[in-house]
Amino acid sequence: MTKNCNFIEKLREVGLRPTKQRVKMCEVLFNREKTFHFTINDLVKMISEKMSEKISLATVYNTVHAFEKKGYLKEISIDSHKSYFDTNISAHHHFFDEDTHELIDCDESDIDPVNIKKNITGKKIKSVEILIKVASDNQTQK
Amino acid sequence: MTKNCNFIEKLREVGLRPTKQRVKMCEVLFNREKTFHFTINDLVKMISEKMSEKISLATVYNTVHAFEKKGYLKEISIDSHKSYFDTNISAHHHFFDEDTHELIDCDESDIDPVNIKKNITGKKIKSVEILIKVASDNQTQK
DNA sequence: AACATACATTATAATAATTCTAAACTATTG
DNA sequence: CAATAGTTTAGAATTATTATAATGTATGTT
Repeated sequence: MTKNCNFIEKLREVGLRPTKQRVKMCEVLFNREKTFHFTINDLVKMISEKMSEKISLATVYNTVHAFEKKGYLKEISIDSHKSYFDTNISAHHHFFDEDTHELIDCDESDIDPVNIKKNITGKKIKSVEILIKVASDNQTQK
Repeated sequence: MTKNCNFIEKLREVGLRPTKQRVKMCEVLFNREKTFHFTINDLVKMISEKMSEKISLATVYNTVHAFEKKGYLKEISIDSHKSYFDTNISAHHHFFDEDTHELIDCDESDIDPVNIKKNITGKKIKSVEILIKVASDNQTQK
């Protein structure tokens, strides 16, 4: 697998040693065409399925957060009960399907740029995020 | 206090019995000019200060969620660690000050309406929320 | 290749936020 | 004012996350 070399490089860039747990994590996270949204729990399950050995929760938390800090993952907050992470780190917005609890990326072309006319004195805008909650018609709003 | 009568009515509308704990909660929540943002913890503290008797955490959680369900409060998700609630239940957006952890309402006039060109088949848009994170210039992005 | 060392992993304990439970209490209705 | 249906409460249970400390491992040096 030439892919693994990329992952090892990536880990090095981030300042993490390429251990087998971390390389496996990278495979799950970054070895895909499409953007990938997940919770820590999802991730632990997926890694466990892909690996004969066990991976500890703590390792997953630590490594995910290390990636987040360095900008390889983005956290998306939908409600107070769930942290979603996103492998698409460009500035973009989301749909959240309340029926399936699925997160869907918006393309840049899906939403016109937001025009903010107010600013807080002495403060800089760090990010602008739009979350569009959707549900099937018969569903009541949360 | 004529105000308390309103709160008793309000509680009745929501289908809750107007007990003294709940009336006190209403005073803290709704007896103000300006929008009010709070976490459950903030709220418990504020109520305790206003009341000689203790109020239990469980009661605050239950009542806040009852109000939320009925649309008298709105939950705002900033990060996975904190639930903020908002007494301003109209559709509106927020600034979040990463330095002070303060939530600030946007007026309707502060942000142009969002134009969404994509839609998810079979799904209806339930809400559109913009969160603008700000911090002082020397602060690094979270 | 073996070593030393710094960094990782792990299971488990600790913490924090929230929800559940069951017993005691209270507003409401008749 | 008594019966009852709904409330409050303290504390236990649960869940997500973080910290800890002992053990294990990747890495650069030799």
